[in-house]
Amino acid sequence: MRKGEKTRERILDIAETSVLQKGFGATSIDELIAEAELTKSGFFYHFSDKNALARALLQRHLERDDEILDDLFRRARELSDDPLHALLIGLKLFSEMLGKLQDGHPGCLVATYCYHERLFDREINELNASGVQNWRQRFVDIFEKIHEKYEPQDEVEVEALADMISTVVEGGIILSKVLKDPKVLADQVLLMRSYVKLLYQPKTVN
Amino acid sequence: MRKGEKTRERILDIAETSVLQKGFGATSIDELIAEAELTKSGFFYHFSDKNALARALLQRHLERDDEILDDLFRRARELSDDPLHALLIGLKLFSEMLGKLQDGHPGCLVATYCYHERLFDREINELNASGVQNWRQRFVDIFEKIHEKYEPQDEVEVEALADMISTVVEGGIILSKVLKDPKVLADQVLLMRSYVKLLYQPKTVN
DNA sequence: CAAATTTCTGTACCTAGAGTACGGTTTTCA
DNA sequence: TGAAAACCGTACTCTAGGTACAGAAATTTG
Repeated sequence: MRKGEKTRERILDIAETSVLQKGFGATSIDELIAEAELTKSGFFYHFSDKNALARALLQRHLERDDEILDDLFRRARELSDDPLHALLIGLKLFSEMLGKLQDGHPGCLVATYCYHERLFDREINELNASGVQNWRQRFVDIFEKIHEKYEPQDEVEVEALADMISTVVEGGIILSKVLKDPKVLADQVLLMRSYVKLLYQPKTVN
Repeated sequence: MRKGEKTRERILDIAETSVLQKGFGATSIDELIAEAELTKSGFFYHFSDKNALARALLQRHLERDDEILDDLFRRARELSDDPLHALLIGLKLFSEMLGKLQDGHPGCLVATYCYHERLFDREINELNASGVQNWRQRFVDIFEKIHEKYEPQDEVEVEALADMISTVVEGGIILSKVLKDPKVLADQVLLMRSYVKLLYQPKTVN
């Protein structure tokens, strides 16, 4: 039972890299099993078909992503009781983490899958949407706590504000990947942070 | 010479839709020629191979995109001589345009191609990067003019600021597509606009 | 209108990869 | 040690990318 898990993870690792670099349609099973040193029968023992692989890939990706964000913003809350300051610290930590990635961010499966929607069944597309809604809820919770203490300098919906973090990360990953410059992504998160700062900063005398 | 162009455009139209919905690897030539009512020989008369199709697709996409942005911000400049106000108007127009798209934004080839990099030759990847740098230059020009008249409320690099527009659009497209909600993209552009507003707003008494 | 050019069609063929089926073998673990 | 888990080998089907080439039909141009 344990060895099977190991092989399964190895396949998923190789598949994730390939999918992020070539797209799902161009990721061949033959190539995966060659790199995983496995036979085709071995592959189909773990995944009934390519769709099952896609589902497992996304599930694992969303779980890991959740863990990273949990950990990050938990650490941020430990550094400040104030919800606004905690978010600002969290975004700073996030930016630093992204900037430190050698070879840049490998990419996000949610983004790839959204550009493959006609390839997957409804279940996978719904899983993908639930991932985005999960991000939204996470940040809505944070912004609602901030709104209890601070008044925004502009009319904004909390949901749009929450989505902006996901937006900036997804968009930043794309720009960083295309330009082959990890700094772009880190800078974009800092700009998002700058917006949050200005938005909740009390008006001051010039 | 004119009929060939028409067929070529028809192929590109069908291919673009397919690539944005299923990815490049899963877009089959057989399917394209079936929908375009053409034979395989006819396809290869226009494109030497799939890579040539990819290149033509991206070229056309970038040209069209450029025209749309040229037109949009030209109209915005006609409505205000002030560079800041012109940008704010342009972003408003942009948001409205994106919100009006029935069925939502079809997607951006730059984003898709970035998640297919290993599939394409260097030329295509460089073309993709030049597209992003083109956007950067466009908005850097705008922000530099703004900086001549206004002082930002936070330390920001013009390049990062310029990139933020592309970032928000690319990220917004993804969230909108995944959630099947065109409003998300329009709202994200408005939030970007809100940031620009706050960033250059002179400090006022509370 | 006729010639030249462009724009395709038809056929035949090669190769790789997705996926199925299934019997057998080895490895792992309780 | 024995059952279950984790594979291997083989053989086959089908779809798709891509090549090659001969020629037909449509279109444009002189």
